[in-house]
Amino acid sequence: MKIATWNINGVKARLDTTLAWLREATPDVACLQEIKSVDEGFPREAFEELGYHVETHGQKGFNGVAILSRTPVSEVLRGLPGDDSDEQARYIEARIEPPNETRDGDARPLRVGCLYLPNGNPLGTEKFPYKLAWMQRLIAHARARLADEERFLLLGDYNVIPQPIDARNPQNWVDDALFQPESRSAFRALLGLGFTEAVRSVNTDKDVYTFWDYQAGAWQKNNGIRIDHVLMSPEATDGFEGAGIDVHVRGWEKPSDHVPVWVRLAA
DNA sequence: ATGTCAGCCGGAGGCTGA
Repeated sequence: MKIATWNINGVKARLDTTLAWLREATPDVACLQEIKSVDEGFPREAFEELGYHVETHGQKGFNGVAILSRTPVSEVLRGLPGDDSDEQARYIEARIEPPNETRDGDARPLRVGCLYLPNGNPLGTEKFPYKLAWMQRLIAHARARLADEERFLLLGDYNVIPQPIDARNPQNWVDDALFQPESRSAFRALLGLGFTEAVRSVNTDKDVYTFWDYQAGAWQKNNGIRIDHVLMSPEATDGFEGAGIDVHVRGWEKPSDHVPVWVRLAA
């Protein structure tokens, strides 16, 4: 099965683009970030017409995440545990039912965590400590999930450039929250819990990016960064069949500044 | 590292967040 993540930068502004990509890429599960919509305003019927079950965790104006799944989902979790006072809609998780053809077989549960990690800019404001605290909550939650020894994917817009190779011009990012040593260290700590990062496990090339700024001709110059990631638990990695980035989508009309990233797992 | 975009409020365009 194919599971994808995409920061669409607004579901209303990006509805046609998102639907076109779903028709082309036909993921079984799609995790969306920055829907920028409340749950009641999410155009769920448009996705249901394509055969998806829809779960959202939205808020007004900013942030917001959603999971689309061809099969039913259960055990939906909205919000990252660990801070009841956090009002930003940045995490949704669900258990994905196996496809029909394996439902009577030995398919193990698949759980998917869809995240929109705080950007953290500008440095020197409360935004950066919020990012780091959020990452610590994510690490705590991921540790608990890994202890369940299930197939588990943690995917989304991490707003972290893991390594210098993940930016066309790393020197441009040294004063940015996405490339701070603390951000990179927390991402490494998350990986170190036992995850495999899907794209780098199959592609160690340079110039592998998932985001190009709208400004300054970043796309035309391929001045990109790699900040959207798919992390796989050991049990998910056992069935890992491949990963990719739908770079061409950045060249479409009315693009998001991010592009989809996907993995394929044995059903 | 700015040649932009989305959404809010409110009814134009400035502000915020990215």
